[in-house]
Amino acid sequence: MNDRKPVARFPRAGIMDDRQSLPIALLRAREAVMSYFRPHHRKGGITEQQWRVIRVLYLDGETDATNLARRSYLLAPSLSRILKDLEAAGFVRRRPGTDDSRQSLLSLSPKGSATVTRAAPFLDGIHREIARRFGRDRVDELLALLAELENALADPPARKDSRRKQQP
Amino acid sequence: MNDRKPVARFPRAGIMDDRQSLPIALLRAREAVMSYFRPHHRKGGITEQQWRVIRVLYLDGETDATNLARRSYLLAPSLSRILKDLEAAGFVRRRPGTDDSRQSLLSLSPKGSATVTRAAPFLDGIHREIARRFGRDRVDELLALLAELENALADPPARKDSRRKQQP
DNA sequence: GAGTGACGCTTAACGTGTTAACAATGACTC
DNA sequence: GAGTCATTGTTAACACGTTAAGCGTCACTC
Repeated sequence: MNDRKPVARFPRAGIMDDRQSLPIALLRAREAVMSYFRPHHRKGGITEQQWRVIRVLYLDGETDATNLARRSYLLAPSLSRILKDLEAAGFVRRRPGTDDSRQSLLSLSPKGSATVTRAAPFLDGIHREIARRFGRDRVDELLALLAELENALADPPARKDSRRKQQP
Repeated sequence: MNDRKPVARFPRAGIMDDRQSLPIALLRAREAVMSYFRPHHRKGGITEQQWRVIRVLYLDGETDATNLARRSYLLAPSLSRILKDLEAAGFVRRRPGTDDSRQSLLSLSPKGSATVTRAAPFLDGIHREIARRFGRDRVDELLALLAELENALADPPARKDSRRKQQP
């Protein structure tokens, strides 16, 4: 029986090692980093994504959902659900848009604001611990490379909104 | 009224810029990379995670669920669901473990194997396209930095299985 | 000012991430 | 060989990622 090949014990052409795959390498690195932050968020009773939302609201002040989604790197459907929970929990307030009644204007409640100021030093400490372990210069080097990668890839494989004000 | 601070328009101590946050920078970079791979997987009718599973089965041959989860960077509950779907779709076969009847031994069906060999050249092409845009040397530099970051962080914030055969 | 299309946001549906709990088997002790 | 504990894998529950579709509003045209 030679039409069965149930086991292939070494890489074939096109199947690369984990260490050479950008998607997997980025996944592993992010998991390694998040394992440092996860316990903190968990202790605070909020999720990583909820933190990203209230963090942006703290930095930007009252803003609409579209900007909030863009700034917190969430898709609109995710943000809708998250805002519903954050409102129910009293972290976020919502009022209808003034000039455009399609919009919702979101802002942080005092409770939400307090959450940010309370968490900030801890998160800062985690960042410092990571920099201490990995080397602050290497962190900067990595951040620069990641930004450049993003720029280098920012365009072609037809994403819905990749051609905004870019085609003459 | 000075006890309200509803709006903070510029960064406060501890709230850093996106570009300096490793979690967000890694998230953005991975999203940039995955936007190149997503269309391919979508066209093939499988998810990114399903691909990771059948890829490992192709490389490792028949193996148990624990090893499969570790090698495909999935948590056990996710893998359980994915295997159920892959079995139903005829990509994967399962038989009970021989020496340990708690285990399931998973292997790729001919259909699953064909999926891997069919997809490999395309995925390889995407990797090459990314290397062309970003620079092959920079890809290698980035992969090395990511691996070092993972090593530098691999230990302390108490993950359930971080102390395996490591403490003398 | 009705028609048409774009925009802001939400809901729906499905799959995955994450934690906790569980059932079944194995390993080990006494 | 009953007791105890670890291991294997699953299910449950909740939140998010992703795509598609829907609803209300805006803008613009004729």
